[in-house]
Amino acid sequence: MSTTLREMYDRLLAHFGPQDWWPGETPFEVMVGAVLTQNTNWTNVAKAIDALRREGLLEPKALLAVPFDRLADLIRPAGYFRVKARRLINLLTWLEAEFDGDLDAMFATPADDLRERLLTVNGVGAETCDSILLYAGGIPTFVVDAYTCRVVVRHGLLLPEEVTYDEVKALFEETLERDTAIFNEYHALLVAVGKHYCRPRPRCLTGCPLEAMLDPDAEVRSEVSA
DNA sequence: TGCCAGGCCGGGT
DNA sequence: ACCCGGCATGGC
Repeated sequence: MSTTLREMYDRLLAHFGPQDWWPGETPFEVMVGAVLTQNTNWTNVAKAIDALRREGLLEPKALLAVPFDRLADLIRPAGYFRVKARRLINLLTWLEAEFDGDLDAMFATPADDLRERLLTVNGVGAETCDSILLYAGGIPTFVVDAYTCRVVVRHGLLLPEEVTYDEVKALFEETLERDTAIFNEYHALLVAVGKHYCRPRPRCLTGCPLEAMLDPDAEVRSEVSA
């Protein structure tokens, strides 16, 4: 079973090819995207980021200077726009206070310490935090999302009752080599397979590269939980 | 048309 | 310690 995650990775990579994540030209843009994409389709997020780019606001001090109402309006297409405007301001205020708005200084902080401190920001939960660390900072920490949990349960790697963020994260981090490139690609591949074959309702398996690895019992159990 | 999307928080048990 | 409602737009 310890080889299962590696086999899944190989199959996914062979089927989908490299995903080339995360879309974003700078670490700051990636960090902003991490907040905007919370429970939201990326195509909507891209519209919001484009609007910020047009206004020249994709750098910390410039974005922090934008009033709440205007920021909310600019990111409207990303949905939850008032919530996300507040969360972005929380994050930027923290970045300014702790690191003078300097992302390089932020990522120079030891990873465990940085993760803990990022999680204190209201609006930055575990997945958003890890996405920032991995995709903006190149720090080898595994990102878990709803797709990851579904895949893990449907393959019988964890029981539904133990599928918490930290449990799933630990499974990957303790099984795989701690490597930024692998963690980056693996999360992206899980999203790819999830979008096509592991959505909540359609449950289409035809052509799924992981179909042969499915645990039938887990398939039933996952209907109850995830 | 309803369902879904790369979550997270706050308040109530 | 869980459980649940709220948050909101756009695509299929």
